[in-house]
Amino acid sequence: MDIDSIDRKIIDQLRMDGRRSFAVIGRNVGLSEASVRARYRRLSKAGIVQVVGMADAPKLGDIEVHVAIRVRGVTVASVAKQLVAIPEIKFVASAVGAYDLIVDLRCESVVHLSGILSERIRRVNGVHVVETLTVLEVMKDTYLWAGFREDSTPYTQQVIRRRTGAVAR
Amino acid sequence: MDIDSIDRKIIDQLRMDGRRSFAVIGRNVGLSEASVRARYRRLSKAGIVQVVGMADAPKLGDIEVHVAIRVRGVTVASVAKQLVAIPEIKFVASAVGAYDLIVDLRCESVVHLSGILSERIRRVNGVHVVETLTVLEVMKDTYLWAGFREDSTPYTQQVIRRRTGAVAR
DNA sequence: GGTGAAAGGCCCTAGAG
DNA sequence: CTCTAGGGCCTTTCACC
Repeated sequence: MDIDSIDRKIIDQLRMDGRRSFAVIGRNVGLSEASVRARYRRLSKAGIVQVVGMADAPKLGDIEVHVAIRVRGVTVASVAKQLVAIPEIKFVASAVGAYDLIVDLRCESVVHLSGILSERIRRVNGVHVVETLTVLEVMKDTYLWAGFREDSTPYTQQVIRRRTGAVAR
Repeated sequence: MDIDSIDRKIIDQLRMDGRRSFAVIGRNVGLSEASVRARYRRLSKAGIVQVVGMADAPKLGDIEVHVAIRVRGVTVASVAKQLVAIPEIKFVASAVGAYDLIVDLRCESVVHLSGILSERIRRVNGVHVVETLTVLEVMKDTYLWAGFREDSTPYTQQVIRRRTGAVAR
């Protein structure tokens, strides 16, 4: 699937603010609202972007754990497939490095966490080493920064535009 | 800051679909649209939720790296403070486990990645051990699942409501 | 904290280039 | 893939509880 520079601009806008309207995004990237929506649908269906609400687990009283797993004897994909099915696991990716799989999970309590680790993850055939890091405090969790590309149209501009009714371009 | 069960329901709705309208969320949680918006603003300003577009790095041709860092000689907070300032780093959290800090970063190329690792992260005073995992393929990255709470009003219901014009409740 | 009303903007589909 | 047009829904702000 091809992703052009306009697609990337749309993604950047959504990284900065997932609720920004397609009309505003269209103005910022120089496309009509309908086209932005069509592109978003395409990107969304392809699994390239998704707009989600992200919650700070510790602030909510939840427990977030980042797990690194080393696989032995079976394929990484077969282990991943079983982990994906566990609802508390929100992120699964294969990796190169000291471990083969990166898994993030979120749950209600240490009891719940313990159960998932010992009764679900460690029991998956092929899971050899499990390294667990429990999140204490999130210092930064942001997609606000658009990458190496410039944010030529900051959010404030959107607000000004609305207040004054002025229309650029 | 207090977070009640309605706040959690609102967060759950946004986890499932970050672009869901406040009007629909209000219907689903049994509150007026204005109230949902007010609660969202409060949660958002407190840094408890943020709605963002998430992009699949490998599919975009970007490189995503998950890093675990062990700190020695200085406080974890002082190291975190310096890492937070690096724009390519999108996630920083303190942790308990074999490492003290969890850092996720995203960049354009291996050259770019290498520069950040060797010239920025490793040069931070107190950074002792750096364990790097490069994401190959994302198998799951979802906040679709609302947690241990039930999703009593699936997205399809929203669609049906719109198509038929019927209004529940 | 919560609601409801009015004005304006946005969302979404359809149809055509 | 892009745009325009339109009806309906949503957002925003306000005054008020």
